[in-house]
Parts: sequence; C-alpha cells; structure tokens
Amino acid sequence: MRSDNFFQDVYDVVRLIPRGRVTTYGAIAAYLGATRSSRMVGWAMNASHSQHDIPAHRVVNRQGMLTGKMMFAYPMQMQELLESEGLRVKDDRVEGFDLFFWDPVMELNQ
DNA sequence: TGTGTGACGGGCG
DNA sequence: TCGCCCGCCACAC
Repeated sequence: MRSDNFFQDVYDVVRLIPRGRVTTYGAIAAYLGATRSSRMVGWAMNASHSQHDIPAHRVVNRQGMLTGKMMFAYPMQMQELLESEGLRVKDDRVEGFDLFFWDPVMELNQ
C-alpha cells in the first residue's frame, strides 16, 4: 500500500502496529524501501502531531529508547501510554524491547 | 533558490 | 565497546 507520499506511508505502517508492541524508525524505513532514511521516519513522526490517530508512542529507536518523548504533550505521556498497554519502561527504555519488537518487514509484506 | 536541521542507523577506526 | 562521521531527504526560513 505504498503511496506517493513518504509521510503517509510512514503513518500507514505506524497505524498497523499492534497494541502493546513497538517498532523502530529503521524498521519502518526498511519496510518502505528506504533503509538509510530512518531520519525521515523520525521527521515524519515529528509532523504527526496534528494527527491524533497515530500511535507514535509505539515507535522508538533501535535500542528501545523513548527518544521522542519530548515531542508529546508532556514528556511522561509517551511512557504512560506504553505502560497503559502493558509495557514497562525504565530509564526511558522499553524493558524486554526485543520481545515486543514488531518488525513490519516480517509481519507485513507477506 | 540555497542552506540548515532532525523522534536515526550503520560503518569504521 | 565507544565515539565520530556520513548518508538521506522533506521541510522551514
């Protein structure tokens, strides 16, 4: 479901992330065929402010860190949203990140 | 029209 | 293992 809009593609993928699961900027970029454009995924998320149907809190960096929490209404919101889905966050990092990692390249595209 | 910048990631020394 | 550098590209000024 690739569109001609990179941002829209990013949003489409993010919306598919299951509740209680997380993915990374790089994974999304790779799924969109732009492995080296992970920065653009972050940029797209930054622009997702206006959209309220984007679970941006489920997107973290490859270390499972909540690097984008400062962009939320208030910093702790990102952690609170993740915890409300059953995840645990410690020192701005998702505990057991590997276990909850949702890879669009593996889960979709089949 | 040109330039700087950014919720990143991978490669290299 | 750690730090630095570079690619990448849409967008704001």
